[in-house]
Amino acid sequence: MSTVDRTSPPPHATAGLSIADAAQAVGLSIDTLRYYERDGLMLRPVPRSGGGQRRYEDADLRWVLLVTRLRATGLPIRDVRRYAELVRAGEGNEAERLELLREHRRHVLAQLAEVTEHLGAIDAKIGVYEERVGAASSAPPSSSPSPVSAPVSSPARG
Amino acid sequence: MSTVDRTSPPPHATAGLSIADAAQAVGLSIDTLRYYERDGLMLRPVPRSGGGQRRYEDADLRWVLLVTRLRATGLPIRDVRRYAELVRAGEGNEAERLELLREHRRHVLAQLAEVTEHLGAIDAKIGVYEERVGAASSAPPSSSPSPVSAPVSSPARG
DNA sequence: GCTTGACCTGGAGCGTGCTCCAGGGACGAG
DNA sequence: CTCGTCCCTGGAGCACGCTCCAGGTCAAGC
Repeated sequence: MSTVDRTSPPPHATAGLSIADAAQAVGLSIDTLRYYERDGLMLRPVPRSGGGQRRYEDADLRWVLLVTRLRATGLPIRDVRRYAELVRAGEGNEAERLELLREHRRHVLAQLAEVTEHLGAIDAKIGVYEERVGAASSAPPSSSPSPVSAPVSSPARG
Repeated sequence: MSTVDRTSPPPHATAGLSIADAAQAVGLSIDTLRYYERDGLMLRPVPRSGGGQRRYEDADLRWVLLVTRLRATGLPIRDVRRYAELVRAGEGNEAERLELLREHRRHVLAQLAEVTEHLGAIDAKIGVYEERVGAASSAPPSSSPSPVSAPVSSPARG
């Protein structure tokens, strides 16, 4: 990020964001942005200034944002790379891209369901402690988003 | 696991499960069970046979199941250990245990919300591809559990 | 033109959570 | 008692996803 705090990019024809500004914009570290590029996660080499410094353009930023969504939902780096390769390869492999995304979607949904179920059990435990402790110290009596009441066999006095 | 496939444990007074049977029962690997014990995640040293082999009893198995729930929802090993320490310390620190669980619950809920939001965006992308490809190859038109429609700025033609 | 802060590359390092291995003892059916 | 398994310990190794570093270049305000 340039030292001078320019909240908005230069008013004239913008040549793209520096890596620091891009990092700020997408919520990743500078190192991570470089790492993604090195590791083949980008759609194209990020454009450079005359002197070789990165200048992220809108398309690059939008792509990085998609990558962060995929990563944030647990898609491994290698699969993101695979997806990037497909997109890079151009039209004709849409079915393959679709299948990759659908597969990921299945995983995410399964993960959400599993976590929600476990959370239900943990909530039950919280309920027990709330009753045992008199304190309503913070937070209202717990209840999960979808309380998926699982058989909560109380675990060994814990 | 004993070689002889005994689907149910010996009918007589059971002295606890071997580590292989315990692993099977809780869905973890043998190595992971040993690792958990070494790393201080257990409530007590797992009971041993005369010759020093582990014999998991009900209390141990129930505790391991709680640990798996905490791990499956993303609680780091170090925090599970902290929780185990509290329980081991005995009565009097229930408020602290409660706070630990509540804190974890907050994290899990935040995580669920974030993942769900990102999934909404990914779903939108899937929708685009489904339209672009003629194929309804598998799965009905996508839609998330809570479709939390986030502003889906389409990312750089991907 | 100088200075100062930002950026570059290649490569090493690290935290997390297991997973594997060698060398040796325990168990139980026959 | 003897096999064939299973289990033990201590410690090394590994996959993943960054994160940090050194040594050097670039950029822009004065």
